[in-house]
Amino acid sequence: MNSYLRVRIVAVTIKDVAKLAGVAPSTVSRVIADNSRISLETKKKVRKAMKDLGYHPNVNARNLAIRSTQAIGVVMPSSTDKALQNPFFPEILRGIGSVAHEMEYSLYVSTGGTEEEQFEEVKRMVFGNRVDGIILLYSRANDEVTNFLFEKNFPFVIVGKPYRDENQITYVDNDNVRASRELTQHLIDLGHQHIGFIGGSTERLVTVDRMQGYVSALKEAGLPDRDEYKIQTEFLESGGRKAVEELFSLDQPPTGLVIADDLVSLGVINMLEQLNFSVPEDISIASFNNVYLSEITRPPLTTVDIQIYLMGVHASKCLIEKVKIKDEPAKRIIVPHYIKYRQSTKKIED
Amino acid sequence: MNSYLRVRIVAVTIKDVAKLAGVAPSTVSRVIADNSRISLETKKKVRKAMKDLGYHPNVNARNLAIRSTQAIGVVMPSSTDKALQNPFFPEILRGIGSVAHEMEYSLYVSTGGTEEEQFEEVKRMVFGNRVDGIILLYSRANDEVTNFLFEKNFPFVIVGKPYRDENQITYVDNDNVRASRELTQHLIDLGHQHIGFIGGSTERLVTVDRMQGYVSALKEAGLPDRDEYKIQTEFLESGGRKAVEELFSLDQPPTGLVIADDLVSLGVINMLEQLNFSVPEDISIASFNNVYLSEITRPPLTTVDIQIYLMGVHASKCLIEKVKIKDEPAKRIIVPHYIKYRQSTKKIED
DNA sequence: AAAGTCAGCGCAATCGATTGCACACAGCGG
DNA sequence: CCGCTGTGTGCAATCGATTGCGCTGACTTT
Repeated sequence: MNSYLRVRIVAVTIKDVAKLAGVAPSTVSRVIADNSRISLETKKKVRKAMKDLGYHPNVNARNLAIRSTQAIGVVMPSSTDKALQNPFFPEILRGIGSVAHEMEYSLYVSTGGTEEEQFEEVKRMVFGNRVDGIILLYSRANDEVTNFLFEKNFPFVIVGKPYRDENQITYVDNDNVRASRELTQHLIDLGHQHIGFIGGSTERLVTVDRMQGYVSALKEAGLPDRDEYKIQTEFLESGGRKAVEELFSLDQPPTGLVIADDLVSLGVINMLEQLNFSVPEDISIASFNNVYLSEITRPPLTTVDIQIYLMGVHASKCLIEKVKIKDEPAKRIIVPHYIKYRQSTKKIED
Repeated sequence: MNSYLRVRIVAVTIKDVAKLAGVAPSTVSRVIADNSRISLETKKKVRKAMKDLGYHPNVNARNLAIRSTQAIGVVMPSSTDKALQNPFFPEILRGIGSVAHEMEYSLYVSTGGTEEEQFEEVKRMVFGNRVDGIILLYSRANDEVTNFLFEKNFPFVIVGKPYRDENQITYVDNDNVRASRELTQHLIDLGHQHIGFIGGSTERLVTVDRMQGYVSALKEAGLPDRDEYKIQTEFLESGGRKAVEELFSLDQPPTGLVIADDLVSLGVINMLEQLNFSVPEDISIASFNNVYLSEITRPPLTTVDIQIYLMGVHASKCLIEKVKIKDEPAKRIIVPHYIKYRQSTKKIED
């Protein structure tokens, strides 16, 4: 096939449609908007013309005129670490995308490199009028982007918990404290008395919540809250490995572990195996997210299903509402979680 | 903080800048474009005005005028299955995004639900003038989207191999045939004589290539190419499970397995364990992608590193080139792979 | 000194929509 | 038969940029 034969895209504008239909461009525009002032007859005529010409409105022109874009921005966390490889992201994107698509919005994503680049991208989105609103897929302390959006009063929603002005920022989150408490409680119910916690950086608010839930479950059960049982590590880079090794060379190593992310669990299980512990025989592990792989790994993980897809759906809906109604009050959506019991946890034998 | 105190975004336009700088809007525009016809002095004056006013060009207006958008569309595969949870996607997005960001392009992603919705989204992107070019993150046979883009002569690149007109479509791929041959060869070198293959649907071209490489390695080594050693399954849904069970109830079950995706390997390893086979003692497994988790799983996987990030980078670069130079000839970029030897493969003991 | 050159900038059309307002025409009551 | 109300459309300004072309004035050239 000769490439010269391929059709060049030639713009068919509202004027062409108008001409063919024998009306004014403004009428065509009103037909597109399904304005009630246009007679049904005219509408039909115009619609036929649009179809015949294969007309598609030019979004740029449209957006310029109405000073909006039908697009929402999605900001991923800074990709300096491996965190981005977490299936959490495609999954939540899918949720966001499904609603967006339904409402005829498009997705603008920023995969930001460093935090600065991220900030730049956000500014480009906002100032350049590229998006109507923004969804933040992370929540970290003292986040510049949050500050910026908040101060500019630009519509945005956070997936996770905002680090400030909780009441004035719309966000979608799980009840991580409770989820973590329940998960820890589950281990306690299984007879575990020595339970450790592995989470990411305390900069990330989700870590804080999950740690808090863990601690509160221990307290409720009258178990000691030992600092040496808590590890903070981002995805088990070398430091994390050492921390785990230390944890298990304590005089009383834990028999149960609450871990803030399924992916980290994988790594921990692997490490433990090398240290000659096996899961769940020697040690029980419970974590968070319930992504697809938690189900197919060995052993399948007991984990909190936080309904990632649903979080995306809500975030998307909230944002679009906020965009449409400028004064929509801030909302807090707590997506229910449930524990998926699998084989990584086990009754302790004594 | 009272929300009324927060600053409303008020557009500062090119005219405002012009007024402040005491020049015409056209001059400001030329300063933005760094046009050589404007004196350095004027440029400085204008730039100062821009800074003072906090000016950011309105992309919609700009795009309307120059009939372009500084955005590229990314189309994910249809999300009807779990495939989207593959870390492959965030990773390649990261690659694409890094170049895009550098070149000041934005990313428009479509997470398409069904294939139809996907197609719709693409049409919206193209006809609505939302993007300058499109990257397809999949390659399936008889793909409507590919046909559409090809016929419209709209700039696009495929990650993977196009199902048609290979010479006229720019694509970024690995040499999957060779990679698979090498991987299979590795198992053969380790003494394996009975090697199975597990891949996804043959609709996906990558499966076809990897299967072909596997077969050719067998032939080269003078080993039989047995149909009952080949399984096609999408991410181990129930059918896949049965297939694997059958595979291992053959009179001569394989001692080695080439698997088209690390994530599938995980599932297979888990299944095998339930069937009382252990990896790599009883059976060696080698697969593809080398995502982060292949390194932390147990056992760590011998896998082909296909350099996902790099593929994204190339795809992005190629597309942007193509967008800038309409007649850029089609290119084929083969990203080198290398085998990452880990513990899921092992010399056979006899 | 007249004419030509060119650097530096502005005018105004243009991109493809939206929308407030004006206008035409029909049907109606008085 | 005259004005009035309303319905259905069109005119033209507007959104915020880009860009071809033309104008001005300083500097060369002959």
